[in-house]
Amino acid sequence: MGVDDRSATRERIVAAAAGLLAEGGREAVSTRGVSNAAHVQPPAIYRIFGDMQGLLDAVVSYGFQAYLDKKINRPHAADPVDDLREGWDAHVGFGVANPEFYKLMYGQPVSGTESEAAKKAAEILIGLVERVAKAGRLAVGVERAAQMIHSAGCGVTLTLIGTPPESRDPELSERTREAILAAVITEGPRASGAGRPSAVHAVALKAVLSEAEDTLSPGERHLLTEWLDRISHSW
Amino acid sequence: MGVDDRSATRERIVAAAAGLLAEGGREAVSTRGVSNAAHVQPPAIYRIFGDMQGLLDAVVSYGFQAYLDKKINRPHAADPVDDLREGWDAHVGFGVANPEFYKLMYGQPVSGTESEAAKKAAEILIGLVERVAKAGRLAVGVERAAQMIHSAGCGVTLTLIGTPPESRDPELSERTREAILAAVITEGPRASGAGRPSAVHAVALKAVLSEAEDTLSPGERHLLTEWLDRISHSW
DNA sequence: CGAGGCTGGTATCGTTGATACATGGGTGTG
DNA sequence: CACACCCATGTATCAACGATACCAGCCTCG
Repeated sequence: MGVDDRSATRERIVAAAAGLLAEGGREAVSTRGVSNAAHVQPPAIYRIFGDMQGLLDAVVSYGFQAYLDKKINRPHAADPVDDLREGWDAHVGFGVANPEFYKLMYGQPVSGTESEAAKKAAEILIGLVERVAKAGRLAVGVERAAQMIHSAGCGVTLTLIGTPPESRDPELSERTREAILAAVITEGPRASGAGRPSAVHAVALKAVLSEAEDTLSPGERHLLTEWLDRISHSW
Repeated sequence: MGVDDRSATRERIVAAAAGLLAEGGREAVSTRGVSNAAHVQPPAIYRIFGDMQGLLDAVVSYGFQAYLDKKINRPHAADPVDDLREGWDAHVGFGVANPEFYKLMYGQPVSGTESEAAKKAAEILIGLVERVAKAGRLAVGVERAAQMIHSAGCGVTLTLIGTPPESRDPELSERTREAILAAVITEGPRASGAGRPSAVHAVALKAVLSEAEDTLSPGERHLLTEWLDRISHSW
């Protein structure tokens, strides 16, 4: 009962804070404002969330949840690159639709600190990129490709948020997305138009290396990984 | 005397606030902190800057000034695309070196609002892109290209700021930069590997259209501009 | 049935952004 | 030369903020 009550209170506080954030931005989320909106006492916030930052983290996760669920439960498309495209579009779409949440998540990076929601999103992106790598169509390392995609997508989203809707370039997101994908993805395993074949295969091999658990010892795999990284990074 | 005094006081306040910002982040810039550091009274801040946001804007401009000066006074390279590269690197370099200033400038976009410093930076970028367009090497419209470059550069910078220095991908910036440039720039006026030739020429023509002031009437130029946009956007 | 700890509410602390009010020095006029 | 006016500066203070100490009630367990 106590636990249930607590989690219900927590839910009510987060929902109230999320409402204030969406409506009035970061500065509207104050201890007084939240306690009034959620019909709780100011100290309750600190008991449940530790401090203001804890509440904000929870709010971001809350607002991001629906988006994450959609991303996670989406069935894989035939082409893993299309999955990546859909992931990009979903990301940008969420940011534009929920600018205050987005600015809170990605607008104030603190070196080495990442909100739980951002971590989950990053993991999903890594997963999508890994599927492309396993198909042998990634021209650079998984981590690097994911960071390039995330950086560009994040920048596009913030730019769109900062532009009045009527002034937005409707193709900015798509163009930038394709620019990054073109640099990161090759036509096919054999088509070596972009990316050296050795790099492509090294990346692909690394992505599926975990399947070789019973073939190589941990030490061997570690060394092999280093070599593959060196090959793929050489391009 | 009074004016001089005032501007000197203003300078001292901004410098003190900039020091606090660089050292302790946004939250370190409080009216008390600034007045103590600058040896002025709290109300002086409001008399000079209107409110806290006014002070922060001034601080951002102040911190951005050295960077802007460098960018403006740099001699043009032989290849306008290289100018663009240098501009990108300077932008990212500034952000990584001054993360708190950068987050204040680009991390909290408000639709339709842009700080003076950001406006100046955007103008410089437009200028650089226009030079590329005049050389007939731009595959998309000037505004779109500038927005793509700015978005990606902004995202990369924020990503780097959020990553501990030892974990940063040293090539993230360069790779992303080249990915965007490859999508936006063609090899040469005739090399149509990327971008339809018609689009390339339409963009180049639009960039130099102001030179045709005495050849076309304002109305004619307006209509022609619309057509050129349609052609270049069609790709 | 009583003691102990946990939950929740009240009151309050120090600090923040912002402002009203008084004070003092410089200017212009008689 | 003296007086009055005016503007810039300094003092004191306000409401709201994040955060916390403290007390009262409840449930649990002995």
